[in-house]
Amino acid sequence: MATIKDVAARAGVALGTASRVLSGSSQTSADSRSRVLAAAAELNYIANGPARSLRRSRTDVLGLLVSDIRNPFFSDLAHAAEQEAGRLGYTVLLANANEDQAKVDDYLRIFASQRIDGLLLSPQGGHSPQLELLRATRLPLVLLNRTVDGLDAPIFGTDNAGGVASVLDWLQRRGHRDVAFVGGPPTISTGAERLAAYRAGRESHGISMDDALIDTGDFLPGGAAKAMHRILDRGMRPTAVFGANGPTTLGVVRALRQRLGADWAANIAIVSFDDLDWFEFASPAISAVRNDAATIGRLGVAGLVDLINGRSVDSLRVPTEFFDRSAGIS
Amino acid sequence: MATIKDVAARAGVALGTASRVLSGSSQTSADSRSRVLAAAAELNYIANGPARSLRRSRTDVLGLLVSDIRNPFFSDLAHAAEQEAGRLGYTVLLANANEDQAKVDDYLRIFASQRIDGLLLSPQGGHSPQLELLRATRLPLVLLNRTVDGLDAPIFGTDNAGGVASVLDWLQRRGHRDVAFVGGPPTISTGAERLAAYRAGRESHGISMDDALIDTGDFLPGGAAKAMHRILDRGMRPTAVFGANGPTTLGVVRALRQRLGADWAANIAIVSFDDLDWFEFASPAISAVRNDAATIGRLGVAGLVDLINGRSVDSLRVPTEFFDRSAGIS
DNA sequence: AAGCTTCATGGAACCGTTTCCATGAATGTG
DNA sequence: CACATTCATGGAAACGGTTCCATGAAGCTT
Repeated sequence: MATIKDVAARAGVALGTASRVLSGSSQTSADSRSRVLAAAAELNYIANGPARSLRRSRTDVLGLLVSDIRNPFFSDLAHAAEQEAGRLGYTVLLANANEDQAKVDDYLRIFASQRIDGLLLSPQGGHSPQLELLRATRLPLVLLNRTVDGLDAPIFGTDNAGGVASVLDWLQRRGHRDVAFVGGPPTISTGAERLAAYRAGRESHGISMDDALIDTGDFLPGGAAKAMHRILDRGMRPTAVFGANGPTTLGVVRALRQRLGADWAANIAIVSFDDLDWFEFASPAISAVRNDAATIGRLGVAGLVDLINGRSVDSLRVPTEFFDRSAGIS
Repeated sequence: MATIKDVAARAGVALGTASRVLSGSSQTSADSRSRVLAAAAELNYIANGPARSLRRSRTDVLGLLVSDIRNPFFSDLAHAAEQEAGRLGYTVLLANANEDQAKVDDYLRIFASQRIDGLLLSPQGGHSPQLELLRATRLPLVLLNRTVDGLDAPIFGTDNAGGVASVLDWLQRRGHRDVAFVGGPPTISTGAERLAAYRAGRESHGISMDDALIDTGDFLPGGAAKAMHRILDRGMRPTAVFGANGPTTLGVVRALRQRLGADWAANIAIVSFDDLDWFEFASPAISAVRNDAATIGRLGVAGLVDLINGRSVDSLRVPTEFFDRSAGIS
């Protein structure tokens, strides 16, 4: 592979001059500029990133650590983040912790070794030695959707309280009293916040305060289905179920089908935090809080780049939108 | 941040010795080993990746360029690839071309600059200067699911012909004659292969040869919906529709609902290449070819690492499995 | 025309590793 | 006991860029 030395030789200039032309940092004569550029094109010169990173002690790479890339919320988010990063001259190194704290640590180590310029993190909730190091290391950091106490970094996330409030309003309007809630792990802030908002709002919305109607899973279909089964096992017969994120609602629907047969839908309404492609097709259609992953990703990257450039950044809760797909009376 | 020089100083050994201990390449005395490791731990030493990459002229990074990360096929694939790569000591740099040839070129340049050790590529189909360079550059390369002619690299992908054959069999068993086919771009090999296999198999399976029943989109819901509309606009009234990938089937269902109302399903059966979470919930449930993204991702990475290590690698078509969800008579 | 400033350029230092080479201690052998 | 061999170690070169510093040519000023 051609090096900048080859380019300089072919252009008949000193190595330093070639570098100045190619990185555009300093003034160069029109003559040497054109000769260097020509030589670079002829040799298909592509600068050696590691060498450049070593010298400049920055990589123009951002780390993005998500909890579950197969969750559409995160794949949308990652997609938008990547777009925005590209626009701002950064590359995104995407890692998937798979809702597993050990993998978070592994990837934080890898990121540190790669010397990323900043990190977008959607944490699992728990503490860990690597997270402590993260604080010590002063790496520009933005949290996505989930907080972890002790880390004071700006967070870009969903307005969980607002989203839950819109669900509560909907449940009340539809006259549901016996509502089951299937949540996420209480260790994850999103799980805790949504559950707390739901608990706090039940009474004023005429919803049963019986905690036997509440259970939590792992924010994945498998764990959510088990939680739904436990609720039914306790003899509860809800008229509506609220799933606290997309994969959870999927698990809930699977469990209900398995338990009550294909006709379950006639008797039980579903409402979800996170909107999925197929909710419009369910019969009756499933209403949902739409969680704007793309905006969170975009703003998160923009905020992180601000941090890197020494500007101060404020946390932001992105508002949700409720999609009421119930027919007739609203 | 601590450097290996700091570690060596603290351990009271020469820089070279510290390096030998930490990279474990060469013999070192038990004494210096323990002192270096202790010093490294105390200083929270993490090796500078760029410096190491520069010197060793390898990065232990694999590039993975997918066409659309929001397509569950690719997010499953990416997930599995990442797992396998981690197991083999590599990190994956994931990029999303968003079904856009220009972005493919952008990312190939970024990958080249990052000096990745190998590339997993799911191409858009078209040719481009960057792809030519890719060939010249001799970068270890594995294609995922899609070929591009002129690039002779092992390909790990779905058995498209086999998958389509199982769909044709199903259509015949269910007695469908007027079947619509909504495909992907003919420029993408997956799109072309699936269409060709379908076309070739129609007659022997008793399916109408009328090409007005065939249209193609962009492998995204939007384009697929438009294609479905065009078929209906031509006055066709199929009893079954075959969507050529996951997002396509989503678009097809949307178009049918919009056009024929919520009751469309009573009259039209859907069958899909790629199985999606919600197909089991549709009524009637949607049958589908399951496309084993995880296996493709895992084998692709393993194959790429073999290539990097100079071993020869053969292409592989991963067999599909048909999920017949139709009730009653099969 | 002399002196001063501007500015492109060549040359060299430097970033943090790995690895080669030479050295010298320790061990083994005849 | 002399000599060969093994082996851990110190020191230095090298990877491919960027950037600092010194130099000298060219342009301005008075």
